[in-house]
Amino acid sequence: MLDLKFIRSNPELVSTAVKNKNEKCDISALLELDEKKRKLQFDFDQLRAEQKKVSAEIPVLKKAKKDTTAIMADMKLIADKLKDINTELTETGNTLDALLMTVPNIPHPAVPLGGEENNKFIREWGTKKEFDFAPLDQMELTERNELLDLKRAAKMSGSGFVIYQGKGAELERALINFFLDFQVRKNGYTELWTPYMVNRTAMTGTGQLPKLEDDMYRIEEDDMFLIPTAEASVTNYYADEILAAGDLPKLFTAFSPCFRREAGSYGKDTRGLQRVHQFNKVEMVRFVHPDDSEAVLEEMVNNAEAILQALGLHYRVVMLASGDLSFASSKTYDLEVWAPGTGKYLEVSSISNFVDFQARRANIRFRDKDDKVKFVHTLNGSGLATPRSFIALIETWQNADGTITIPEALRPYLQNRAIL
RNA sequence: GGAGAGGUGACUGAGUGGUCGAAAGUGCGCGCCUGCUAAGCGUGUGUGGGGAUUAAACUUCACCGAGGGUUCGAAUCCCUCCCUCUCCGCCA
Repeated sequence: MLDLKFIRSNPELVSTAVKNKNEKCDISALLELDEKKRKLQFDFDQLRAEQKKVSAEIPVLKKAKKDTTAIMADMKLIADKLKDINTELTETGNTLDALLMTVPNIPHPAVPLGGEENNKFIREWGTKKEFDFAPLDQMELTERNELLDLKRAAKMSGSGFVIYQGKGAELERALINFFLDFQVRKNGYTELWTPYMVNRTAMTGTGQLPKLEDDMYRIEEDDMFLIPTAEASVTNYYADEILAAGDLPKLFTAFSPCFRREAGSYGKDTRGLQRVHQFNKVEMVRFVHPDDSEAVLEEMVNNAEAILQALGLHYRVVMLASGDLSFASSKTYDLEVWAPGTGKYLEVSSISNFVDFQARRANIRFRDKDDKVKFVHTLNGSGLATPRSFIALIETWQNADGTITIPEALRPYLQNRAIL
């Protein structure tokens, strides 16, 4: 969330940001509530101070054998009044908090305005692969090599679920292991295995809630959510903690399946592995000093790029426009990998700087060198998500006979085979 | 699921209705002493909100797992929930 004091002194700036992000929330209503709350708080404090003062005198008077019935009767009135004020104060505070939770993060000044069409091309690596035969797409390749069974997955779970089988399962497992090893051995992250279900507080901390409640799978009975990304469990690792000055930065990587209802996106790029309800992803998360987050974002993009390069996959880097940014992000780069059979660039990684937005919500702080307690900056990004990496890989490395060559980097994970 | 114990500051741990934001110890900061490290002595050391201020000093309120309640007054009593530990049961 944003700092209430910041909103107070920059209401126009915040309102503009809300609009640029295509979000809806009433900043002036929020500020009115804020003022109301402060007024109530002031009244409460005054009255409460008096109550405390008199209450402290009562035992003294009693000890001196003075009659306190009159004073106690007066105090009863004050106590009642305090209760009333407190009720209103609590209600106002709750409403204010709820409203504050719907205010999105402010896009970084470098972020282009507008929707997806205004995403900014940053750079690309490699070129679109040329074939001397007509390349097949993921559907044909997975079918020919019997890598997936979508029909049977649908039987038990519905559309949008996947069964990897045989060599497909091996490839999926190899990718996950390769990604994890890469993050740990080459990029310097510490590996975590975290819960795949988290509670409401955690989901609010990272900013999935309240906005994305309908996009997540919820376990009603326990009010838990299946994580749509490991970000939810990894970022909450330090929730409600104050880290020591020397603790930063912290770099974590975690594998997790990701569960997304994808409500409202039916029929949109849903072929095969393109958009599924459950997929595998290796996530990178960093907790850093506020001074470092801008540079670290670039580093993390490089971390993810290095993996695509190792797999010999052509990709481009784009910076998301304000309207395409997620609720909590201030700046996001997407990595889009080229899938030659499908003929499209597919998003395989989204890397974001949340600055202090998540840290405020999840209450993640550190003690700076000046001894002041401050919010850390959090960043995260996929490194990488498997389904589209899988598509790009098999489409890029396919052979004329329909087989798939395994890129060098991945061979140690597949018994050093050259062909899948 | 059943029975019991417990959740206090960075940590250990006291505190069962009144001046407790909270003893003591550890750790950490600063100073002194001691001419290595150590030990010793002194002193300081929570977070957040409001008010005031150029700023600090200042002042006030909240916070002892969370939320309610009783009371003039709650870390302390009552209720609900959450979490941890031990034992039993059940399932894998």
